[in-house]
Amino acid sequence: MFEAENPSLKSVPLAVQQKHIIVTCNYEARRRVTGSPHHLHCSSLNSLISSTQGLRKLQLITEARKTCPEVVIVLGEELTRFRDASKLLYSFLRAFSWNDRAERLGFDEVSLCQVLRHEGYVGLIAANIQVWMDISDMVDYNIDVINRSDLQNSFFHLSREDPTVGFAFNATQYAGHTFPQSVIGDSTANDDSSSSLRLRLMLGSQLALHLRHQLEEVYGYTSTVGVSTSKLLSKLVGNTNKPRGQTTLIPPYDLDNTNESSIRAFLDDYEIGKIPYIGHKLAHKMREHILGRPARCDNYDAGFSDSESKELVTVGQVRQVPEMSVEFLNKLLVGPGFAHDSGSRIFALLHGVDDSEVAKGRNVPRQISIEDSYLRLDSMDHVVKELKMLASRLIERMRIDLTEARAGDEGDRHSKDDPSAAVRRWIGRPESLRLTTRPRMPINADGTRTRTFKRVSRSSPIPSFVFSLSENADIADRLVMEALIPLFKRLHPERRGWDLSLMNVAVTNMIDTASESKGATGRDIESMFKRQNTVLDEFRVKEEESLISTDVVPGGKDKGSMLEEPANGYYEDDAVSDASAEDFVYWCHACDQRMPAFAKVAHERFHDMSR
DNA sequence: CTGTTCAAG
DNA sequence: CTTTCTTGAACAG
Repeated sequence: MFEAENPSLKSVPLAVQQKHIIVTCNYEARRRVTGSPHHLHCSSLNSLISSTQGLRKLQLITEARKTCPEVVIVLGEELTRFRDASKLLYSFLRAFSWNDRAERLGFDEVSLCQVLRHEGYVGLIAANIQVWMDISDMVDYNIDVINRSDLQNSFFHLSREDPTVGFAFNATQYAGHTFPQSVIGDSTANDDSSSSLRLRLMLGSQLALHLRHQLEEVYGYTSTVGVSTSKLLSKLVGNTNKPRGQTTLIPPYDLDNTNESSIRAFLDDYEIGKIPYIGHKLAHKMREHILGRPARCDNYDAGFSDSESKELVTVGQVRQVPEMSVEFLNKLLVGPGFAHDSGSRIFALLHGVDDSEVAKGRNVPRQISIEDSYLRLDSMDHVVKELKMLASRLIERMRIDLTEARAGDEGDRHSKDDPSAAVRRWIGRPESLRLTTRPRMPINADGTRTRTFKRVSRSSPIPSFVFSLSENADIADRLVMEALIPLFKRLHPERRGWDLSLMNVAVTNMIDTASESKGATGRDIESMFKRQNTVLDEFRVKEEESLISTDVVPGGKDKGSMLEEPANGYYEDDAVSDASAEDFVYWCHACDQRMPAFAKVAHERFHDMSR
């Protein structure tokens, strides 16, 4: 992102700092090797790695400066710019999709990834975000309409409606790199399914190249892409030509154990922990079992053991253990937190099989959380102060990510992007509030402290005043007093003796109010309309209640109460918490009815239906 | 629905 | 001070 804003930075080693560590860095910084040769002789695994590989993620700043004194360090505590850049790129890519299968993975990274399905997927990678895209339908369509007698001069259609939208390309070759580098079994594998897959992948790679060009032309972001038939394969193959390159995994894809499969060859040399969905817990269990019993040097960090030590365990090794079977893995991979189907899932992954779907794009996130870590947090005063900070930032995030400028009044440019403007409507409503802490362990007998990263949390229904669009600080303070402190006391009833290394406050259990309105079927609309009068009464009652007790009220559990489904919530500023001012905020001029704002969309739909 | 664990970046 | 700040999915009870 910094590079995109200032291209000259690409040649200087750049790192982003959060607290006392490097949280991410650019390729230049990762490439840098230290000039002092004695580092290479150092016996410490740690400094050996850092001296041979340049900067890493999660490296201490002190160590980073040692390995690369000329590194430019920028502060990265403020994540809004990253989020903005991420959102921009994501929505740009998503707009190309026909089926809206565009899944975002992370946003603070320097690479992105996309997918095509065998009868299925393609992949792509860019800057700042990782995204998978299922472009099967686009590939299908273009294969249907392609002119097979003149493949060199093909045209890729980016729109089904407008045949002029698209780009010219050569459908007889892959764009970018391939893996393996040269085509295997060129003459042998000319059977129908293999050659049709070849063509599909070629189209996928050409689309990927087009998207990468666009990303660079329009936003100045370089990108890296992997093209294959699943999320697993496209992501892995995308890593092979790392900065600013794209790679397509080419057939034969034979998954049956016979034959040479480029998938098998590609997968078998991977360290087990580098396979997506195999994190340090699963990797550890498998290493343990194939290395005989002991798993040394583990320290639950895949980053260490995979590099050069003898602990390197590959996919091939695991796959070839004699007892290998789904049942075997199911027995091996049990424990709290492991999915019930871990065994079969991992078995499939080891064989290059991943049938998980690319998730549909979302307009609202599932949850929003804000957290901060502390060297020392052991007094109630301090906790309250920090909770206010967190709550305020959370409210800000909610307004950015869960509201949009209200349609209709386009004239007011100011309110368009101002998240605190009164003229906004909520497109998502969280129903729960959660407070998480990470208590520091008490001091051991020998003076050391056993490090733990265990978190504990408590949650409660969210008070409705957080949806008011009045002054942020007011709402934040109230949220702390009426909801967060009670949660805190549930977590830590003792008034003293604790010391927290982290606090996180989150809104969860998100209701997507925008697509919720679409969910209502036509037949239901009329009954909804008939029900309106009773609903309106409830609305008034509930609002009065909410004025009196807005704190953690377990009473609001009755299903069907209006507070639970203000689906299409239009909220005038303060309309919720100050219901007395204006009980009915929408006035339908067609039938001269007044109603609460959240009823507006459904009501309009009612009129649409009867036309 | 609540609280925890794993995974990813 | 070998861990920052998130998000999403899944499980048990």
